[in-house]
Amino acid sequence: MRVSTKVEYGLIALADIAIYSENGAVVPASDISERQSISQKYLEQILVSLKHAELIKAHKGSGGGYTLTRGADRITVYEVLSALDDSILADSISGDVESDIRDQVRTHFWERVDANLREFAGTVTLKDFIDGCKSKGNQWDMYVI
Amino acid sequence: MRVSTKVEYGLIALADIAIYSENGAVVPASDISERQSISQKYLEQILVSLKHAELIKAHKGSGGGYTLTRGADRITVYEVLSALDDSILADSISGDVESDIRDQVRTHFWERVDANLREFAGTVTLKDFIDGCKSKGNQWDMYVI
DNA sequence: TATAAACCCTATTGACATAGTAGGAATTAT
DNA sequence: ATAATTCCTACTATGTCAATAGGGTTTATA
Repeated sequence: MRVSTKVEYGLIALADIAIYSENGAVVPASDISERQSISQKYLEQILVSLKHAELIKAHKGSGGGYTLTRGADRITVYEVLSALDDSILADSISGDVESDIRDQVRTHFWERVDANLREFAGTVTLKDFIDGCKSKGNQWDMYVI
Repeated sequence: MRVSTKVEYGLIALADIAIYSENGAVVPASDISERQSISQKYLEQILVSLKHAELIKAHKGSGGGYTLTRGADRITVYEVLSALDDSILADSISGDVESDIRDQVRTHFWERVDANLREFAGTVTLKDFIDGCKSKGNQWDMYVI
């Protein structure tokens, strides 16, 4: 079991945007790419997905970039997972029911795993990460002008 | 995010062994393979892993097979995950700390995901699956002689 | 209007893990 | 002895993920 780097990069990018847009600025992908050492082209794809999920808003053209659509305390990890990761539930419908045990393990197990993940991930927000950074003694004012 | 078929097959195989050994019999891999439509050779590899994790006991030689080392109510999904799946925690140590946000997302996120998974999976046992099958109205006596 | 800066879309590649195949060695009941 | 079974190792094919690449579209600004 493994969570894709897409999700990790997505969380990092969102946190970056949250922090560097606190003063009302828009945050271009190139800045995130440099600061977080993520391939810019790859990052762009991820940002498009996050935009489709309406977690960020894109500002096109020169001087453009991204901003959050809501406060960081109202963006949950679950939403990020949904936007960037193929859900666990995707497969659970497919496949013939060949044996009762097989069916039971499938539905029973997946349903509970998904419900658990949903509940857990829904309680963690972007703000948790940001607060975590700040409490480590970093001063973002150094970077945010 | 996806759970490997190894884990699914492992759970199915364990449930199968639990049910078909209720009368004291040992359950050979070939039987499980046929009943559950799992490639026998692949299944054998999985069973070896489950044996190393001491969830099942192997009885070699003619007339041999597998039995559980404990009651189905004392084998948790977490143990099966540990035995068959590379843990989420495996990667969390590796990788340079390049930015504070990156580090925060990594540690904060992984730790909580793992703790949550551990807690959840530790509460689900093999017995839950088996009870689920039985309550669906199946009569295992039909098969267990 | 020209230009540059940015977002956006699609296709392709390389690396790697998973799922499965294969052959045979070791063990044991009958 | 023989047949049934577990156990060990190596190999292969397939698919997904991460990343690369190129170019199209939009927009602020001079």
